[in-house]
Amino acid sequence: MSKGEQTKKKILENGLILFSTKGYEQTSLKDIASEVSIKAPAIYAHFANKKVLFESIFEKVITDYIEHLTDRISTIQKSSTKEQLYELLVGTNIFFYENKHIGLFMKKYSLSPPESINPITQKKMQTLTNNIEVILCSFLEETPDRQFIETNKIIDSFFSLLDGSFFYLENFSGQDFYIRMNNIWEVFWKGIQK
Amino acid sequence: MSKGEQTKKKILENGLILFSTKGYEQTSLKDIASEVSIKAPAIYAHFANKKVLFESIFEKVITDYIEHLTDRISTIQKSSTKEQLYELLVGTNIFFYENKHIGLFMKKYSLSPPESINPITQKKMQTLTNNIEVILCSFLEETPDRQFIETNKIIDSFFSLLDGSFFYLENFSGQDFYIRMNNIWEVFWKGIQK
DNA sequence: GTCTATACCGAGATAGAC
DNA sequence: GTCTATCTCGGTATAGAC
Repeated sequence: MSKGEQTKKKILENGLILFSTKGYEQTSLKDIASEVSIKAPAIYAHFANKKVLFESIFEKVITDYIEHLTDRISTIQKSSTKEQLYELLVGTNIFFYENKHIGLFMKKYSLSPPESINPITQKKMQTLTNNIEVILCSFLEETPDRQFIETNKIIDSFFSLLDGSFFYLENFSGQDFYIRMNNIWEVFWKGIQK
Repeated sequence: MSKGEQTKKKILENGLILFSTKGYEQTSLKDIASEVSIKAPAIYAHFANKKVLFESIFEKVITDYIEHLTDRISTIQKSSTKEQLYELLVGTNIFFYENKHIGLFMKKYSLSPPESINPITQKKMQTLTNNIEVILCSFLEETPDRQFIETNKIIDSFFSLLDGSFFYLENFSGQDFYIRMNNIWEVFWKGIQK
C-alpha cells in the first residue's frame, strides 16, 4: 500500500471514530487531521469535501456490517431456528458492541442522519434493515407450522429489541452487556412461542 | 401574560420543535428567532445564551414528561398488574407519539446529548429513567409470587422495548404505530410469564 | 501529497439607539 | 424588548510554494 493510500485509510478510520463519538457537526476536519498527524487542507488531496468524506465512511460502515452479516448467516445456515434467531439478535448486538464505533455510528446515523447528507446514502441504510427482515423471515419460514405466533409480531418485537440495545452500547461493561442481551433473548424467545 | 412572557414562551416552543428535529448544532438562534418573528439578538433579552436556552427547554421537556407520568400512575393505581405494565409501556410510547417533539427530543438527547451541555442537566434525564424503573418494580412487587420470571430480566426487556420504539416515532402513521406497540406488548407479556 | 497563508462565511454574542 | 450594526471566532475550502 502506497503512502497516500495509507493516509487515506487513516483518515477514514479516525473519521469513523470521531464522527461516531462527537457527531458530524462537532467534528472538524482539523480534529481528524490532527489524529492522522497531518494538517487539515491535506485531507482535500483525498476527499473532495467534508460531506464526501462522511459519505465514504458511511459506505464503509455499511459494507463492513453486510460482510459480517453474510459470514454469520452462512455459518448458521444449518442450525436450528432457535439458534438462528439467537445469532441474529444477540450476534448482531455483540458485533456492534465489539466493533463499538460501527455500532455507535449506526446508532447515531441510522435514523437521525445529519441534514444535507445525500439521500441515496440514507436509502442504503434502510435497505440494510430490509435485508435483515428478509433473513429473519427466511429463518421463520423453515419452522414447522404452529410453533410461533404471527410473523409480523415477531418482526416488530425483534426490531424493537435490536434498536433498543443501541442505547446500551456505551453504558455497560462487556459482561453486563452480555447478561443483558441474554435476558432480553429469554423473554423474546418465550414470547414468540404459540 | 405580558408580551415579554409570550415571546419567551414562543421561543421555548419553537426552540423545542427545531432542536428536536434539526438538532442542537444545526439549529441557529436566527432559525428560532425567525419562527418567532423577531431578530436573533432579541433572544438574549430572555436567555443568557444558546446553551441556557437549550437547557431551559430540556428542563421543560422533563417536567412535562414527569407530569404526564404522575397523572398516569395515579389513574392506574388500582388496576391489575397486567394493566399497569401495559399502561407503562404502551402509554409512555403513545405519549411520545402524540407529543412528537417531546418524544423526538427525548430520543435525540437522552443518551447522545450535545457536548458541552451541563452535566447536571444530563443527570436529570438519567434520574428520570431510574424513576421509571422504580415504578416498574413497584408494580411487579404487588403480584403474587411465581407468576413472573426474575425481575431484572423483565426490566432489561422493558427498557429495550421502550428505547427501541423511539426509532419508530418518525416513520409510522398513527395506526401502524399502535398496531406495532400492541404486537410488542403481546410478545413481552407472554415472555415474562413463568 | 503536504505544507502555510488566506479567503470566505455563518454562527454566537455585544453595543447602543429607539 | 427589539432593532441594526458590528465584533469575534472557528469552521470549510482554496491558492500556491515545496
